[in-house]
Amino acid sequence: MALSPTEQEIGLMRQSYADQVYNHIKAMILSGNLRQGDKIVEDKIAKRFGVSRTPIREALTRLQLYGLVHLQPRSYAEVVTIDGSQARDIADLRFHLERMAFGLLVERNDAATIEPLQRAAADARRALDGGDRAGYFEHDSTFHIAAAEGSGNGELALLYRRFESKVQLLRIAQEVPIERLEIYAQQHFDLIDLVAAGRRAAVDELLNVHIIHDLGPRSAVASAPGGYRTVRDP
Amino acid sequence: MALSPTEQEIGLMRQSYADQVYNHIKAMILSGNLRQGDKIVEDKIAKRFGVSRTPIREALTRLQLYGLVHLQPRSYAEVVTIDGSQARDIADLRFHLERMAFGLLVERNDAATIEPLQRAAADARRALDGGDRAGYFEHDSTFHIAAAEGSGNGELALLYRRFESKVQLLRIAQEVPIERLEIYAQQHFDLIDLVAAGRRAAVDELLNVHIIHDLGPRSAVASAPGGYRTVRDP
DNA sequence: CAATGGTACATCGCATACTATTTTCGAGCA
DNA sequence: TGCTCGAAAATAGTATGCGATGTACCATTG
Repeated sequence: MALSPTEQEIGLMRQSYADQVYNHIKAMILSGNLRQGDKIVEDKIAKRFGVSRTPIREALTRLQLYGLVHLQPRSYAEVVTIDGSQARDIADLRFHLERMAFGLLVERNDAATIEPLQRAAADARRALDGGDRAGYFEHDSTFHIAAAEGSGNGELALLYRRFESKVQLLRIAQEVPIERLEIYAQQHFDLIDLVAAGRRAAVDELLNVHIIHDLGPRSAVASAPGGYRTVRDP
Repeated sequence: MALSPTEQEIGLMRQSYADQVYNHIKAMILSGNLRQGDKIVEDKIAKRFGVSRTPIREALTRLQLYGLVHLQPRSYAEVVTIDGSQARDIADLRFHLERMAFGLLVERNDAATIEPLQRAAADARRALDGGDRAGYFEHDSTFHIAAAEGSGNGELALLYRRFESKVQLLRIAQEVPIERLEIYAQQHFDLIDLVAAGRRAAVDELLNVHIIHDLGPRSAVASAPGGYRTVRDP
């Protein structure tokens, strides 16, 4: 893995090889560099990174538990493939997790807590304007993770972080058209506004739209009076 | 790890050592055989099981990702400790996951789907009557996992399965008095009845009581008219 | 030509050994 | 007595090798 001399010299906490490999493979999957169903062979990766198979195996074990690769015992590993049914399940589950997170955000009603959301939403907006699709996805992730973190429930944040990698995988597989991303980017700001306004029912409704979108809703939230309809009119 | 001769002879798919060790350590933690904060040393376990450290490390990696042990890099591992704040977070998160699961169960309204719940509830009841506390916990787990499985959302089932081990850990740490377990056991049947009756709001309310109980509610469900009050009166 | 069987190859599971880091603990010192 | 320092022990991280198991492909047969 060829540590840079500086890294070795200053002896700064270097990540373990397993960590580095884990991050690298994860990035390859989530950037589309490794596609769904692609074969992953320990030995190949080990040689590619210049390390032994041991840290590779650990990284793959973790990737499996995060739902990004499928380990076939005694055989090789593959990047997981997500079919339509799973896609709906993931979206549905994600909706419920985020509803919990945003519900807690509304309860807290703390400006400092939603500040990271604002930054992420703005970053996403900028990335999209610059035509940086990958950048948009990254900030989109950051936005929703920030919501989970800001909920004040550490376990939710933990769970969501793990789950989120699968959501990212789904995102790149879906090849959402750019016009829809524009809508998403705007909805992030709308969500923030609704949270700040304490309009919980409206937040739920918008979340449903934002997450389930065109996958065919399963857990539609009943439209409440005063729900989400137009933006920025508290 | 001393496979029994039969296992070797018939050559039936034996679990990997890592699997066996994983299951064993998990059982030790969830049975209270290993307590919160207990030190876990790879070499010790390896010798105890008569295998090398390699499969042990894999098992520990998995246990970490399931939230049961804390791996300190370069140092030793510990069984995780859950403080009061985390306990509330876990209960709160669990409530939301189960609300989703039971909501889907109500929607499906399928007798065959809730049959496993019924069995688990009955088993739990029996275990409790026999004074088998550990047995009760196991069937309690089975009940709630069956709900997640029966929801029809595979991703929810997956996520819940993982999360559930932490719930179990919490349960044994809490040392809930037996009288309360009696109440829980009854509530399982009540939940089934309410699901069968399609009384979604009442299910939510009972779930809140069942899960959050005396941890100090954070996400109380607003009492709806016709909510959960008395049992078995649809 | 399809199905079956077998053989070579690919790949993983685990053991062993070595290295790097952290922890422990006691000796010396203020 | 309490503290600092340092050496020894404890422990995890990684490399390497071998055996076991799965996979792919080709020959043989019906």
